[in-house]
Amino acid sequence: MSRRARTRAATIAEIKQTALNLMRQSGTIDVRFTDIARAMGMTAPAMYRYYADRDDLVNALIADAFNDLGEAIAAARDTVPREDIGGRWRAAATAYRQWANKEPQLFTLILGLPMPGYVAPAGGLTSEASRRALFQFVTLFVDAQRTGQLRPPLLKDVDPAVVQCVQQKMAELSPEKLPQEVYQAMLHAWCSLHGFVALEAYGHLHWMSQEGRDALFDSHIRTIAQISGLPVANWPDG
Amino acid sequence: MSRRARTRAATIAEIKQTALNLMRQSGTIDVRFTDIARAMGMTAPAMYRYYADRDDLVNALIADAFNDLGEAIAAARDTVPREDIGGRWRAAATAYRQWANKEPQLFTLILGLPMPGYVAPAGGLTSEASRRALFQFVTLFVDAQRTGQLRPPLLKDVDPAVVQCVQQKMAELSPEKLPQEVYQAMLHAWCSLHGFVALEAYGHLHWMSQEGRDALFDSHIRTIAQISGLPVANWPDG
DNA sequence: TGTACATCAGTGAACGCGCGTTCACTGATGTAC
DNA sequence: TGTACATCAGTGAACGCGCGTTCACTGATGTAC
Repeated sequence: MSRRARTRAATIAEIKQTALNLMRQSGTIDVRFTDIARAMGMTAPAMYRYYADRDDLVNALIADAFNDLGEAIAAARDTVPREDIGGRWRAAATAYRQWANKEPQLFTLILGLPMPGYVAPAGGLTSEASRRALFQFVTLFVDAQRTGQLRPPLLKDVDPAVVQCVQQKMAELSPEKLPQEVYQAMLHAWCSLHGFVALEAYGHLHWMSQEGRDALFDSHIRTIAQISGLPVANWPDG
Repeated sequence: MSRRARTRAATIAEIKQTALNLMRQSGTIDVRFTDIARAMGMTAPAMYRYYADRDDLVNALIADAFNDLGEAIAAARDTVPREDIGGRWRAAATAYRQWANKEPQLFTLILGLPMPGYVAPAGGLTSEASRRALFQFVTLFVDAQRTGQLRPPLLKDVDPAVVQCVQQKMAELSPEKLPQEVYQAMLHAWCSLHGFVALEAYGHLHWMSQEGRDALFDSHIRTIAQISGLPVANWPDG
């Protein structure tokens, strides 16, 4: 990697980092070339050496956010031994929650109302990143299945349409096969988790104390584990 | 009500309606005085006869949105007879879902990342409206309790901090008392429901077919009812 | 019922501002021979 | 190693645009007597 390429990569990193900082401190999802440039001690036109467009930068931020979230989940999950599926679920869910609380703007950027100008780039970069991020949870269920720790989920009405959709999506990532109900249970789990996390990250649960929210989260993910068939045996009592 | 007051009220209604239409067709949460005025065949300064500020209008829209959502939930719920608690839950949850799908911008306005400039007005108008909206679900549980249809929820770890927070919030709206676990179960129910609804409204479940999403929703709210102690007996099999 | 006055809705011009983006340019960094 | 050229980062000036908001005003609608 040439020297020029290195400084160029560093500048790109700095631009993105500056953009994130501005988002955080403004509390918005908007990001202005002129503000970024000013914060970096540069002029706005210089941005065009690195991004074709303002949208181009936003797309890059979105792709990065998905990668970051995915890595955060995977890293947290993998600090818990492979046998302790319940602990891995807990760790992954907590990472999801913490990431959203730390980066509510990014969270809304990738999992909120999509920006009007935004279209997933042709190469599928973003959708690829998003899949890797969210299907970190899937490997949990696959592991549980593999180690024989997956109980049948508490579902009475498994719908073939749902199963087929998820199965197809999953096939693109892993050849693993799971029992029918599990495909649906994973979606219930993600939706339920996401609801708590989104509401909290946007401050809509802040009429509760921090302790209350922590306890609620603990109970929430425990309940989710129960109904979706994940083991909750060696769970620390909160 | 004088003639002037009537036309004034009509204009205010038209402004808000126009603002909503612009949001819908732009897909954004932004709303510009100049666009509203243009769409109404007026000039921008005329807006200042009705709203002190652009923020003033946004606040009005937020308050209206909460009222609208609350009314939609209550109306749907009350089309089902009082005895059929499970059916009432289903109707209310479906109303929540449909409202979000029809008005994703409004949904994000009231339950997404709060706008930076926004502060709940001093009179507490918005928070009052938001309470009325979301606590439409609470009355479900109160009714279930009153008619003896409320089973104990599937919760093993009820946290006093959570219970106290919710109990206090509820006391402001109704003097009714519920079993400890129920307070917590209501939050689980809302969070889980919200997760599905938000993800779908923002298009993040659109890799599934409409039928798949419908089936998943049905199963989702049924599962929620099960774990939170609401009866699911006479439930139409989806 | 008519008249004099007050209130209100809406206009048009203007101000100040900041944005995205283009363009011709300078100076530094890399490359070929 | 040095020289000639190409590439690239960044600047400063400028364009066009649209926004929120203010202000003095006109004309219509309501009110008091």
